[in-house]
Amino acid sequence: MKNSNTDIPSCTKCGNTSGILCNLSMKEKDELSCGKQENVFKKGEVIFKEGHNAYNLFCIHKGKVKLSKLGKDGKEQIVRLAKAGDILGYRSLLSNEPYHGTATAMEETEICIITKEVFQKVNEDNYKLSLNLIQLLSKDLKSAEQHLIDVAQKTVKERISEALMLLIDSFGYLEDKRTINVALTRSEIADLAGTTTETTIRTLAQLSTDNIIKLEGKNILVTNYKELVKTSNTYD
Amino acid sequence: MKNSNTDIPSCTKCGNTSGILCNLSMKEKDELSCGKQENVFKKGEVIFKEGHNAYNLFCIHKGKVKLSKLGKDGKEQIVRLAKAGDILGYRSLLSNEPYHGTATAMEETEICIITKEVFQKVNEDNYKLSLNLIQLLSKDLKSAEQHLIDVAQKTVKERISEALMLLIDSFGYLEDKRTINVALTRSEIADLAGTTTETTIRTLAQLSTDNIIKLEGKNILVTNYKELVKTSNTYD
DNA sequence: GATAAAATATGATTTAAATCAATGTTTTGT
DNA sequence: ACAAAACATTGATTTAAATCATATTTTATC
Repeated sequence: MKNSNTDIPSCTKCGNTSGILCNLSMKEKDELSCGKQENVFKKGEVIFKEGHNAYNLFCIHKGKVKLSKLGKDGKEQIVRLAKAGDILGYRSLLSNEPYHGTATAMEETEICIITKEVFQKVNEDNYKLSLNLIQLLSKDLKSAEQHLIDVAQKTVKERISEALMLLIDSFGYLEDKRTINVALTRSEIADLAGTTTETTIRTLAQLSTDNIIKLEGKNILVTNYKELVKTSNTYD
Repeated sequence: MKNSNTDIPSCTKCGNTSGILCNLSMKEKDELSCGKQENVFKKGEVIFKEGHNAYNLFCIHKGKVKLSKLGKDGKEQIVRLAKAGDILGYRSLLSNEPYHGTATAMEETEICIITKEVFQKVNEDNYKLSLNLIQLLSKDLKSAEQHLIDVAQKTVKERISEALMLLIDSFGYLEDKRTINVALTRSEIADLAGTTTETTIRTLAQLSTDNIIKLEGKNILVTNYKELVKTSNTYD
């Protein structure tokens, strides 16, 4: 983690538009900015760790982050993906609990670190923000429950297809509109879909044979999105 | 559903102490009570249905409720259990979304039905309540994520053991301190653990052979809780 | 209290996916 | 540029749990 002069601007001048903090007033953004730290995490670096005490709110300015939890004999399960504008750690801050998962940078990622006190202050004074947080949690809970059912009931092929859809949903495509804009290892895709590396490789190969995707190293090109959705057996 | 004169009291006189609404001031409880409906649901009756528009908050006065979602080819997955004092449907109300799951009475259950408007009003005026809701959601999300990892990584025996622990945690024991205070069918236990009825039956039989539980019809007696925890492979 | 319906139980078989094993291919750091 | 490490691939084998099939017991209903 590099804690140096980055070119991350103050919250009032942040270019991100999609995050939950983006709707705050200038005054509130100013409050948040006050004393915030800006840090750059390299690919693979851990931002915070499951079980550790929570003192900060993390707001992604640029980059990609995975949130994972450890399961049986250390097997990792990716529970959420986050991108620019998304905030991390707020659950633990508001509930006074240790971090629920481990956040790891998936590529060079710029993050603003806001103290618990500042965040709580802003939250207390803004019912709208609380409501947005509730809605965010609600959304996360919904997708966690969906994910749960998927893992419990779907086949690996369906789950891998859905994992790819989640990646597209979270990070979109490159300029060519077909290459998924994130490079995961096969093992990470496995951690997302809740299966093993070998099975993931075989299943991706199968999806490739079915002409649904095209594999170019770590890049995955989606050549038939409609069929991918069908294969994932998703209806909503 | 019987919508008749029940003996459910006004919120100000509600005897429950564990729920999120119990900490409200008398004035707020009075507001909630205003215009609330009291209903009795018989065992098996549906309180609200997944996908339907959400107009009400449900507060359990007495009884037991399961929340489930439908998965592939109609297989049910129980995502949460609720008891006296617990509220249902608040997520959908606050996010303006359809109900995320289906709530079904597991036994004769008395429920207070509060309108969206009344609930929102009380919520808006009370930061403490918002915070409590956030913490509740946070807790639910945490357990959903844990459940997800369990289903993805644990064996059926571990999951069934954990399901029993969840039942104990949610509903406790009968007076004898060993009989789990809820009667589920084997198929419902399967829906909770994410497996099939046959496998559940076999696994329960095995736990019985291991002298961890004792089966008496639908009643399940826990004779060795420590070993049950061990078998569930849970560490928190 | 008879009869249907639902729930429980048990055995046999199949199957999807994990595991084990070995090898080839990229990345990464020095 | 090179070695070491990390990652990807493919094949063979095992296994946990689902599925299928059928019988028995319990529970509800007329």
